[in-house]
Amino acid sequence: MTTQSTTREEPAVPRDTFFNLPEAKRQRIAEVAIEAFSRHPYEKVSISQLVAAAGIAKGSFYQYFEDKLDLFRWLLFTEIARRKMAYLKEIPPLTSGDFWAHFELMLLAGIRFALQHPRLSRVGAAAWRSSGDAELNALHDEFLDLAVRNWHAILSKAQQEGHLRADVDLDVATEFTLAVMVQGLDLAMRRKLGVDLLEFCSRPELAERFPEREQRALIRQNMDVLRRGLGVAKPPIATSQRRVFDLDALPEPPWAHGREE
Amino acid sequence: MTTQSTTREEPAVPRDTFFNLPEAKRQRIAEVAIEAFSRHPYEKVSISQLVAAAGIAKGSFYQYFEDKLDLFRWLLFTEIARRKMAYLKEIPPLTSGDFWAHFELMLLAGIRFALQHPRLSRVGAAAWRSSGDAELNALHDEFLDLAVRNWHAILSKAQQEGHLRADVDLDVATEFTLAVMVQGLDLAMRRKLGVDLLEFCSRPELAERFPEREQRALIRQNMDVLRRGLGVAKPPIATSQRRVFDLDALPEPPWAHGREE
DNA sequence: CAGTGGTATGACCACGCAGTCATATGACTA
DNA sequence: TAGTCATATGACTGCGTGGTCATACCACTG
Repeated sequence: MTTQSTTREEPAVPRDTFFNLPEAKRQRIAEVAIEAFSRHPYEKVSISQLVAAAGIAKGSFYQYFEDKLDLFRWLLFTEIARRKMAYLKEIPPLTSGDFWAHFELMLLAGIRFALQHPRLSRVGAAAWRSSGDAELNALHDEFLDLAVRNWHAILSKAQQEGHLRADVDLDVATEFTLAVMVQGLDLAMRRKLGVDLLEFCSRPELAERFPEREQRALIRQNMDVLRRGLGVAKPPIATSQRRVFDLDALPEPPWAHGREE
Repeated sequence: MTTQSTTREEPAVPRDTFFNLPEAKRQRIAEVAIEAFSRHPYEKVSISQLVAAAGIAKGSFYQYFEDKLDLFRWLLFTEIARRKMAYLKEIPPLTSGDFWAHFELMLLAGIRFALQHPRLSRVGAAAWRSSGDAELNALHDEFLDLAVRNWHAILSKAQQEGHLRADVDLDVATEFTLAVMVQGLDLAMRRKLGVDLLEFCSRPELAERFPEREQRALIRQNMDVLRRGLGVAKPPIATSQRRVFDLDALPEPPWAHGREE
């Protein structure tokens, strides 16, 4: 009830005691939490089970975090977002060339991240889907608005630079593409892997059923539709020219050895 | 535990005792359940509260239903799907004319249904989003597969009849359009109404913020993108010709007086 | 050595839950 | 009237939960 985290109120809400913890212990808690939230939906993760798995006392948990949402928010925005951003930042920014090819690249990297880090992705997925707990939903709203605003800005720039038809409404285009990225690819993963994400996360060997060649084909097909639907009508760029940057040049981040840390 | 519903095993799983109930009582239970499931996510709906609200004894509930999922499945597939189907069936089938205009019409009717029956829609939304309970997720999978198969069939026919580009993969097209219908419109509703669906359901007066004129514009814009992206390249049909059937001719189903029954 | 303050602990509490079951009800039959 | 049977009831059990708090611990200071 009583908030006594005096310093660092803004970005990460866990109490100072948590950040004073030895690195190993903090990491163990994070690991257990990621495992829990990737295996069960937010509502079903119980603090009692969590502290038991982490090997800390119930009371200690409440000395580190306000409550479950506090832990989850930290996990989501600090731990997971940080790692994914680090991953995606390896993609060089779009300077010249085809906006849509760059888009394609980002999506491919996103899929690659999801397949290499299914647990992180699963936890992150909770931020995309509205669900259950009212307070969690506030976090979801916050997250969604952020995603929409960011993507809107990117598309706005693309439109100004002539990559996007001038006669499409930017809001509509934003929602349209976001939907394809989030829901469309989810459905495709479902079709390719035959299971939903949660199931997939506990059986990462399934990833081999979705080789990168097929990922590329899938993305390409979706992008072609988007390009025709949203892009300006100009002669399609030859495939050889389209690949501005080869994804295979993207180095594995240090924390990603094999499949998941 | 023990399943003793001997007859009617297939479509509706509630026990015979439930169907032997006087119509009024059964309706009251359905009403209370719809209210509950529209206001709270599946996991948060407790049988204890439900029976209290319905004015029946806890034991009676278990004489009617196997468990919460049993009730929910009946609600979803029998009550809600039936009502929505009845609503959409008023749209004449596509005989001739533009496939995309017909698609547009269906979407518009879908939005109209959602705005007129927010509670039903909210309950139905639970079937679209995977969430929480493992058994509920099985139902979700079932529902999603059904939707995908149905829509795939529709698009397949459209492709054969030349409404769809021959070079788009039907699976991709299915996922693409479904994503736009489900997620894209959800994001748009969010933008238009400023709240998520759950919040919206408890404040139906918000519907006035989203007049039908804007609905039409929104659908039209999304359809234009789809048409360009997926449709065959032929000269756009004049707007006057496009409207094969006027949605305003769609009669209100008897159970829909004003906003919700 | 004693004292101090931040941290760790887990027994403990009150709660709401799903599901049970002995008993009550009441309509219908013989 | 007595008997039968489908249905109605709600007190009850057992459980896991979120959260608390008195106590224990321990590194450090004086």
